[in-house]
Amino acid sequence: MKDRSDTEQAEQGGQSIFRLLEAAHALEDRVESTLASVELSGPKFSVLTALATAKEPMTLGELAAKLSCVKSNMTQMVDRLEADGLVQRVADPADRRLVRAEVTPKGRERQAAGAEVIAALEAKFSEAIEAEDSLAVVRMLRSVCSI
Amino acid sequence: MKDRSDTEQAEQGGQSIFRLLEAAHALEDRVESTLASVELSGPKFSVLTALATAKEPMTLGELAAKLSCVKSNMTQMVDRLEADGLVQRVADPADRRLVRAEVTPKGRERQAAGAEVIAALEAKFSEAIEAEDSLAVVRMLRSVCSI
DNA sequence: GAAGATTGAATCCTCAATCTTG
DNA sequence: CAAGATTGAGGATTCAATCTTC
Repeated sequence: MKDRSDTEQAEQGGQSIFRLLEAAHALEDRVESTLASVELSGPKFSVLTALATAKEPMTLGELAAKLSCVKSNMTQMVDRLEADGLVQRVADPADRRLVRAEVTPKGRERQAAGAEVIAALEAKFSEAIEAEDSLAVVRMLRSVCSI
Repeated sequence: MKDRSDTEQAEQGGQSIFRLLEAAHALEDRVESTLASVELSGPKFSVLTALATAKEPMTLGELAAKLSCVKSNMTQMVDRLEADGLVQRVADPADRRLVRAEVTPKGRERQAAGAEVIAALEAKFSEAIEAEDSLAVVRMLRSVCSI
């Protein structure tokens, strides 16, 4: 009948926003630990996936835009990926301001391994949640963006 | 009929996990910017709230446990809160290993201001989302924890 | 000057190692 | 030796300032 203690209710105010955020963090942790099994972090997997599915090496600015982060973040992210040997910076001959990131063969393998474990998690996830509940979440997402 | 482009579908795989995480991040950003109006960050507000609702100054270890993070995180968090003048470290006379954090009057005011703007956001949020959708999210949270 | 990338400093977080006190 | 806190190092992120190239 009561899953959360009375003290918890009193202290956190039972606010749905924070409950939601807490749930999301739990899911995120799950994704992180899943990817850790193939020596990847969530953000690194995202970058690798963007790069692996793009036909041409992408500009750091394009990557930042695609992943909704600031450019300086991508500079450092690519530094780390390059240190891992998963990505390589290539200069653009046409416009020397541009720096493109190219997936290395090792990076491509790593991304594929990540995609595999994530697909498995996704399958378990879809199985566990009710179909209608999934739709509810999509509706909520829209609400959040509009308030 | 299509909200997300075909390229997006292809590249991100339309995975519900990532859609969910994306939604959560949007909500989190909203919380952050709301708290920023009273010069607070999400994590700082959480610590201040824990401290303000506790009767006695809490140990850093207790705080870390309550907020589900590692102890070293709390050491640094309290460093920053102390620098802001919102919290003060107090020594425990009984056990000298313990360091307790005490909310200052300024910290208490700040927390109250944060609680106010968050309550307003919470109200808008509850209004915007369908009641059933909220329940769906809670069910999903349980699922996530069990997979 | 404006666009692209980088650097430096800050927050928030983790882990492993260390100090201090019990 | 246990327990509590801290320190040091690093990942991921932001912002403001800077450098290079157009």
